[in-house]
Amino acid sequence: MPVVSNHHNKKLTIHDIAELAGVSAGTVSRVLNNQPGVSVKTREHIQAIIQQQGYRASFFARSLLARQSFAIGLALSSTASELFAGPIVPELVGSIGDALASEGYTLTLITGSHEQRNQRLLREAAEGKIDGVLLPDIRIGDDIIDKLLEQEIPTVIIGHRDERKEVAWVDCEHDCSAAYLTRMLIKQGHRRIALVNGPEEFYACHLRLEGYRSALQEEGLDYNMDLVSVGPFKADYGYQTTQKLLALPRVEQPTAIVAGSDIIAAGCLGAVKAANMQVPADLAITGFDDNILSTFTHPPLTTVKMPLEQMGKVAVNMLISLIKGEKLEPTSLILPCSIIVRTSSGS
Amino acid sequence: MPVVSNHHNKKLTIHDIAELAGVSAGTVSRVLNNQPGVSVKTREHIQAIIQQQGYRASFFARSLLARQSFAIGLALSSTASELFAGPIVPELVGSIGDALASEGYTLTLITGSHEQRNQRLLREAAEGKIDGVLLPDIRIGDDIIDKLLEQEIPTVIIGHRDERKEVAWVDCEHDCSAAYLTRMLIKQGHRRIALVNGPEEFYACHLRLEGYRSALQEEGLDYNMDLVSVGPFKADYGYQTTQKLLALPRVEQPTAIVAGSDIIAAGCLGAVKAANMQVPADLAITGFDDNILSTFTHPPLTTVKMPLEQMGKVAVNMLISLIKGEKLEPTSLILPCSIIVRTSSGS
DNA sequence: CTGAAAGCGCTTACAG
DNA sequence: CTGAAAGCGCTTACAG
Repeated sequence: MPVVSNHHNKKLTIHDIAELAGVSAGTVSRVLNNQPGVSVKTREHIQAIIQQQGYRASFFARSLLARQSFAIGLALSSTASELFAGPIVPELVGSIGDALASEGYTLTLITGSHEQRNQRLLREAAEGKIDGVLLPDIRIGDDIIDKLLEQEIPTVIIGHRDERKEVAWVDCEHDCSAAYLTRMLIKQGHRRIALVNGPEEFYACHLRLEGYRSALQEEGLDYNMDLVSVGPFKADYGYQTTQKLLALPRVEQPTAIVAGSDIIAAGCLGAVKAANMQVPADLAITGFDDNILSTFTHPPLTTVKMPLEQMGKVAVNMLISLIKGEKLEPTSLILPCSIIVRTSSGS
Repeated sequence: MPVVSNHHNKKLTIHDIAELAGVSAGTVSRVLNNQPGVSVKTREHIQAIIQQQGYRASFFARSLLARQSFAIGLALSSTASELFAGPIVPELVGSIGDALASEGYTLTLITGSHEQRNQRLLREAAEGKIDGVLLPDIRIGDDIIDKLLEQEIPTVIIGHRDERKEVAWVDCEHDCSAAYLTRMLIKQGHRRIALVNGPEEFYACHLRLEGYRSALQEEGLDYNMDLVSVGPFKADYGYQTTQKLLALPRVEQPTAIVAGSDIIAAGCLGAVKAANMQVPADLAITGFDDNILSTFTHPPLTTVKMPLEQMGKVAVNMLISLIKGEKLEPTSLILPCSIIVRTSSGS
């Protein structure tokens, strides 16, 4: 017969409470879970003891029975901090954290290189450590989605789109926003507008290109490949690309630039200044992201603010529905961005 | 006799594997944990089946026995995203996530208002969901530290200091950095240097004030309270404070400003520009944080880069030692910052 | 080298 | 209304 003696240990168990209250563990459990079938007197007595002892039921023991972790994984490849330089990740994570907490879920951050991150994600899901996955950092061709789908792990993608009906995602109007900016510039009289776009591996950049093209077409302007470039979300790239554009023969030079991000736009700004030209008089520039720096550049950047907070909330709601086994309808959502007009775009 | 039939269910258990392999669960467990006492042949047979079935031991069942979660909580009050506007949180979280992952630990993000965050932290610890806590967001007088101490939950503070020997923390040289900047300005000939400091509730800001004062004293300059102010990490505050400073009688006006952050410094910059004065010719300015925006202001900001990545790593190592019950020696660490000299500070 | 059994800390039918 | 017992999916002495 094993000697049970928990009296001097720190971690209390339900049996310790039961013993202190002079009842069975089952009764304590019912009180713990606010279940009926316990007399008011017993309930209050047990509650007092729980309170006094500061007892909390072991999460793991509960999860073992519930077969749920009430945790969701947020995957971020370490290059994400670079990618999302600026307020994007903090804002998104904050919103997701709040939404999750209010539903009683916990946020597990899964970071690492692309490979590591995918491996960890799959493992944590297989071990039952996470009930679902949020993917705010997907690039075109990433096979993690297929693997997650295959294992039937509830997943919601943020800021990326997928053709398949069974893939849930929430994104914002990259295309409309880029089209809006382009159209705005055209209406101001610009005829040669360059697009200094972000990396090809982001769907968002494709959409921005699409928006740019559709605005040109709408307004009867030709699409000129020489005015479109693709590169990283870095100031250097913006700087160098702008230098190249300014080296074109006068008649081919753009009079406006739609940049793929505020950081890129800040680089463009620097190149214009270095060429002793003025923004927006000689070259109008727009950014993307509403990065904190966009208010501090000279001139301040006209830019696009994505509805990050809302995207986070919506993604969480979708994911929790999925986890609960509810049918998602619709399986995807596109939210509007805000255009923030400052002086860099001229008037 | 209960009918055990897991054949058509998704989640495999160790018993399913045992049955498939024609062995007992104990033997499968030994293989799973790379324990000796299993013949090579049996081991390989079982491994093949585990592989083929894609079986993973339930994390919760294991944790229940191990009495460890292998997760640590990172507490962030939602105002943190505001506070750490810029690269601080992402960089710190990235570094912490990587360090943790390489030790086999998982990162749980605990967000919410100050109250909520503290409550959640204590609860998750009491439930055994987290083995330790990382606090990168502590203000002076926060009682969460005492509560964590009381519950004997392993804790490491980042970017804040505590007098008590039993509290573990890692911070950087806020004082030395502020002193360095102040001294540098004095050596350039400045005699009236203002300190536009951050909020009082941050220990870091106290330290920066101390550094500023000690540099003045060292160089034989008087400390003038009228040149020192305290306020939020916001551009507006920098702007307005600078306006006030510029409204002082000519002989009392500062010729240099040490700002509490890059955002504040950017505001100062704006006010100087609005007064039709030049930086650094009329007023030299320094920032703090090496925020991305510091390269894009005009002129670019001289600033201080904190060793965030290293701080994150060190904090993780300390915490894991604490969790393992090792004696921490020393219990605190102060790492050096880098001074990044750009043009805003003059020469 | 292998298996049967007890136990981790809970919850939940099932009796009474 | 309450308790005894079985079970969640593992691990770990203890036998053999």
